[in-house]
Amino acid sequence: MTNELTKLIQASEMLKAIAHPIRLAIVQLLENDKRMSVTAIHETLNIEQAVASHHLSILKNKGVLSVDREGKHCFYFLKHQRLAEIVVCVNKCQE
Amino acid sequence: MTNELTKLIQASEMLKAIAHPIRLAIVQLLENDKRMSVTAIHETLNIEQAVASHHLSILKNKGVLSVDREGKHCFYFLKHQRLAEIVVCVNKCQE
DNA sequence: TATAAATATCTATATATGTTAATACGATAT
DNA sequence: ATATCGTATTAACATATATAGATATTTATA
Repeated sequence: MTNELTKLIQASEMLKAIAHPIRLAIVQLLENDKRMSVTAIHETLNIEQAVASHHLSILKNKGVLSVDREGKHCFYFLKHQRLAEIVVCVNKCQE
Repeated sequence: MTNELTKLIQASEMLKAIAHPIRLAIVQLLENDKRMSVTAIHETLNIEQAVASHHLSILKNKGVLSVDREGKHCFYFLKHQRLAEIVVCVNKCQE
């Protein structure tokens, strides 16, 4: 497998992680260096706790988010602030 | 269904369209206002014609690409140049 | 009109992803 | 220690997507 192909696959994996309504909403929520707990996210977005946790773990595994645990709480945040730009960009492209 | 949710779904559909190695490669190929025929694309990327055509139609249907037919040839191009920025952005985010 | 070139579509199979609900785990406080 | 809160995992099922090969459609030209 060529290097170029590997890069394409990795990039598409990351995009695929973001390409979901709930996960897109999560990324938007975490713009500007915000950090939020699972509870805060599931309450803000009005989704089940298990659903939030599930999508957060997908975003974490695909390198979109990172976590810090503080006691009972897990605070998620964007690994690369730049990723929020993707959301802005794709929003501008909707006619 | 709320307006916000509809926007999220549309945005994620567009991202999902791009989130595939071959389709990402196609978008990269069409940066800077380039226009390419199906044949040129499948030869450049070393993929079957049917595969190229298939992915091009996905990108067209999801609003990523447009087509102009000129005689026998169909020339595809980015509907929003801005979309190429997404590729640049996601590439920069790979550690 | 017959043929070739360019592109699109279809079918079938495999694989991946999403959804929901239930349950388990880990940390804290009582 | 046990009850509770916050979070993660699992299982079961439905749906969507990818892949490959064969074939159809459209257009141009001999």
